[in-house]
Formats: sequence, C-alpha cells, structure tokens
Amino acid sequence: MGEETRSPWIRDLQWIRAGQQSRSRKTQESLLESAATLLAEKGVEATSVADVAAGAGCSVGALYHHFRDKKTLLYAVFQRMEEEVRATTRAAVDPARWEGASVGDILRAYLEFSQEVARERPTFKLAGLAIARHEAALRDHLAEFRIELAERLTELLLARRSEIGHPDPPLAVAFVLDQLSAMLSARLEHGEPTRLAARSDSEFTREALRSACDYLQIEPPEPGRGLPDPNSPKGASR
Amino acid sequence: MGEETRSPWIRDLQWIRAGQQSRSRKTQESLLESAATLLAEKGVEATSVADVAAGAGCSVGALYHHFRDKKTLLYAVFQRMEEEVRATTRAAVDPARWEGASVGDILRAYLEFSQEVARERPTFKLAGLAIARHEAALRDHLAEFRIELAERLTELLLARRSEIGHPDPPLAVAFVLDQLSAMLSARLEHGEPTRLAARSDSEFTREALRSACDYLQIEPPEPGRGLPDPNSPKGASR
DNA sequence: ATTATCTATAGATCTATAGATAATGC
DNA sequence: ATTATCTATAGATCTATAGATAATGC
Repeated sequence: MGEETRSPWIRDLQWIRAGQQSRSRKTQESLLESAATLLAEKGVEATSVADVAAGAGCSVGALYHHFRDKKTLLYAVFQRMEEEVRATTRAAVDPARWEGASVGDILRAYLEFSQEVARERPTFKLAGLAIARHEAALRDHLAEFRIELAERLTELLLARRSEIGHPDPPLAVAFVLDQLSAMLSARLEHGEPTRLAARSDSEFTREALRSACDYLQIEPPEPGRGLPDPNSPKGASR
Repeated sequence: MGEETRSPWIRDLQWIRAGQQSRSRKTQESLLESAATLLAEKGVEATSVADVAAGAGCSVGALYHHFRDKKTLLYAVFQRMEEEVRATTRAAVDPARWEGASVGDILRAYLEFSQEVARERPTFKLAGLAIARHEAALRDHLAEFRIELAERLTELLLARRSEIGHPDPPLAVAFVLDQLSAMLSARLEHGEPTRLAARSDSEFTREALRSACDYLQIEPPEPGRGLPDPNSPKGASR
C-alpha cells in the first residue's frame, strides 16, 4: 500500500488492520457496507457497533479486530466515500477537458454531473455526510474540498468572463456557484420539502440553467452538448 | 384547562407541569433556556438531561418534576421556537398586507424577513432545527409548515402572474421559491462554506433579487418598498 | 503458528425514579 | 399541606477488551 499518499487528517487514526487471509478482507468489506447503510439511514449516534457487526453478520469482537475503535470505522467509511467522489471530480475540473466550452456548457455539466454522482452511490455519499456532520475534523476537511472545487470552477468560468454580461463577473460567478450548490444540496442531500422535488432531473437542470444564464447574461448552451464522460479523459494519448 | 387549540402532534406529550409557585416558573424557564442553548450547540444526542439541569442551575430531579421525560422537554423547546416564528410569518403572508405590491417587492420582503428572523433569536431557531432533525414527527410538522408557507407565497405571486415574462409562471414561481429557500437555508442554517458567506446581507439580498427578477423576467422592485425595513441597500452599484 | 472470530463482561454513560428535605402559600 | 427541589441509585445502553475457540496457510 502507498502509505505516503495518506491524507494528514487521517494520519493518527489509520489503524485498519490489513488482513492476511481472504475471509478477513470479506469481513472488512461487509463491515464497511453495513456501517455505510446504517449510518446513511440513522446517523452516527443511533448506529451502535453492535448494529454494524450484526448487519455484517459477524461479532463485535471481529469488528474490533479490524478497526481500533468506532471513530476509526467512521473515518474509513468517510474515506471510501471521499475517494470515490474526489477522483471523478478532480478529473472533471481539469481545464484541458473544457477547451472550447462556453460558460453555459460548464454549468450544465456541473449540474448533470452532481446529480449523477449523488444518484450513483447514494448510500456511501449520505453516510459520508452523516459522518461529517458528527466529526468536526471531517466536516472541515469536506468544507475544504468543496471550497477547492468551487475555486477550480470559478477559474474555469472567469477564464470566460468576456461571455458574461453581468457588470461584476467575479461576484456573479460566486453567486451562481453558491446558488447551484445550495439547490443541489437541498435536492440531493437534505431531502427538504422542495416544490420541485416531484419534477424530473432534466426539468430541474433546464430551469436552473436558464436561471443562471439569465442572471449572468450569457448565451444558453446548445441543447445537444451533454456531460463528457469523466472516466474517459480527452487527452488519452501518451 | 380547556385548551383545545393544542396541535395534534403534541397531544400525547404535553405533560409540562404548570407550576403553582413563582420559583417553579423561573426554574422551568431556566430549563428551557439551558436546553435551547445546549441543543443549538451540540444537538440532541450530545445533550444530556444532566447537562441541561446543570446549565439551568438545578438538579435532574427538578427537571423531571417539570417535564415527564427528555422527549417532552425537546417538544417544549421546539414548540416555543415554532410559536415565535409562526405568529410573525402568518402575519407576513396575509394578502391584505401586499395590496399594490409587485412580485419583486414580495420577493425582496421574503429575503429580508427570513434573514431578520434567523438573526433575531438564533439560539431557539437552531435548537428547533436540531430537534426536528432528530424527531421524525417534528421534522414532518416543520416540513408541513414550510409547504404551507410556500403555498401562500405562491398564491401571492401567481396573483401577479401578468408581471411575469417567463413562459411558464407556475413552474417559474416554484423554481424561484425553491431557489431562494435553498440559498437562505445554506446561508442561515447549515453554515456551509459558501463563497458569499463573507458578503453582507444586503449584497446577498441584492444579487438574489437580481437573479430572481432576471429569471422571472419582471421589473426589479424600487429600493424602498415592501417590508418595514431598516437597512435597504440604496442602489449600490456603480 | 498465526490470524480471525466468538462469547462474555467490565466500565462508562445516560435516562428516569424513589425517597428524603426544603420552600411556599393557605 | 402542598409543591418544588435535592441526593442517590436502579436499570438500560453502548464502547471496548480479555480470553477462549475456530480457521487459515506455511
């Protein structure tokens, strides 16, 4: 395992015993799945280690053989969620991918990509959010990640500021990103009683895009252009 | 006691002993304040009845003299928050108040009013939200309240649909209300890392309003109208 | 021989109650 | 005499560990 790539926020907690038998790996996997399911459903405090073990079909003792304590288990679940999200997201904001794309193209992709990721593995995503709500260090870590993502997006958009008719492009871009992220959170994470909850994703995307374009005063993107697949990067040469 | 105005969702839990001595009332008040503070700070599960009693300067026994159990205490705190919010909000969406107001006037007032309420008594509001997150019945109750509020606002706005240039006014109004409520939640409740967090309330209001007006295709409101409002941003741009 | 798992339980909370004691108001 | 409060503790969790037992791979 590449131990040097370990994030600093997890340094002290990494005592996930790497099993040497094949059943060990299976048990560990079951524990993570069970934990993610229960955490997404009931939150951190309502999920006991006994529940997790039962859900994984093993004993509490086995759980503690793999994870030093409950906190370490939480961090492991969070880390898995993070790895899944981070890899795809990092690739998605690579400037090279967006050569020739307009502001509208980028916003549309942001909307579609966010919805796709959230619907893909809802359990781990929701579990990660539940854990972040409970663990201050992870909450901060997640906030940093989101800030970084917003900065990359801001750069992409401000590189196209000539398209923007709004008198104060930096402010307008900041506002639009806050706006879209707030709506996506409400729709995908909090499950708040939104009036649009019953509407389809594509209708939601269309109106959100329309709103953003009107506000920024840009041309709406061509309807044909969709989300580029983040798993097949454009510059696949070398 | 012939109190039949009691909400059904609290029916079974209402055993808040009405004190007959003056010190009783003081203790009860201290307990509610202490509970609200701790709940807003740490959430439901991390707040023990012992903490609440200590914060109120009395014993656990005294707490249980006033409230049948922890759940009843939570409901009482929630109910207090709700009463504070509901009274003012109900008055605010009274159609009579808005005769002669434009769509923009109403949206501006909604934004300013929401921010004012949230800043007014942040402790009880946050405590109420923390409790709602934990108690399913209260979560549903709060959702209903928000839906009702959104319906009233929708009626107010659709009564002025002739002002709206967007081709589908019902959809557009639903979208705008979701959009504003999502942004307000992110800004006032979740404390998420928004790029606009550092910006003033008036700047936030101005841009949110601008965005909504552009999208709905309505005239922006004149800067003085709507809510009896102390800090109206006077045409701030260049 | 080592690794993984299980059972049983200690120790730390936390909620809620019982019984004793203090303050209040008729 | 009644109401309010306090102290002490029972009973219900939950986390984490110790020691016994089962499975694996050299």
